[in-house]
Amino acid sequence: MTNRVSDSEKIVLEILWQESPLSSQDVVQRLSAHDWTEKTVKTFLNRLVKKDILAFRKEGRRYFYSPKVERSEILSEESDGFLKRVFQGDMKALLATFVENKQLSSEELKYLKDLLDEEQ
Amino acid sequence: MTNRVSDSEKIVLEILWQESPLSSQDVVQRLSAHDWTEKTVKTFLNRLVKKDILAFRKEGRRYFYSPKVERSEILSEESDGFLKRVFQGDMKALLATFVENKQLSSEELKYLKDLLDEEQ
DNA sequence: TCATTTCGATTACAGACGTAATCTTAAATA
DNA sequence: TATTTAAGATTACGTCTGTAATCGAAATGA
Repeated sequence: MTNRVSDSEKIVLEILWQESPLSSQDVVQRLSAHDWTEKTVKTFLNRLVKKDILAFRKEGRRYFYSPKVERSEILSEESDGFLKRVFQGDMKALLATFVENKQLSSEELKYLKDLLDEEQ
Repeated sequence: MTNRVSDSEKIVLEILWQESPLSSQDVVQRLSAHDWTEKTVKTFLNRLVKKDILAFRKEGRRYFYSPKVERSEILSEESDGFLKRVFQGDMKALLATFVENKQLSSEELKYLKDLLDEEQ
């Protein structure tokens, strides 16, 4: 039921899913590609803490942040929301749109077929 | 490039994709399940016109609205955005999440397999 | 013709979000 | 110890969204 994560926040979270705990500095540094100022990144860290998505441990005056939720959990939630919002829960329509639109590579096709076979 | 459509606006649009042109009254009536006031629905119609997603034809003082964009176009755009935003464009990850998480019915599985076969 | 109804247009307003700048205070340094 | 720095906290502010209420004009009814 937790409050959800915005797009920008998710980009920050992504960093911490890759590696944590990290100081805000670390996160800022790993996000240097996005041209956000340090202030902006810190705002997102702060909001994620408020939303109870990140935990932190103090060390001196620095905070070291770690995710409190699994990446897969967020992805599932988002996927579910997307399916409902955009496709009214019509899974076949969603899959068709992705498959038809995205020109899957043959590798992706094979991967997906295997996945489906496993699903029995 | 067109300006994007919010979730609520999409619900309204959905009605007009099913049938158009429709007067605002018609739309309101078809949305009676959502407990929006007439005012709210009209706000969405108005915003959709401003965003150049809906066209209208005047008849007396009534407007009759029609979509200016195809449903499939919006769905593709949204799907594409979702893939990029949430899965960083990783199609395999996206499909895996949907397939693993959503417990596809055997019908859906078959549908998807056929779809994949067509993709050659 | 004058009042009332009923359109669409305009305005409202709070919360989320993107994007920071400023404030406070504790730590580091001179 | 006094000063400077730097971390997080707080505040800012415009846009978008959800959710309407009000306004102005045109149509309709009395």
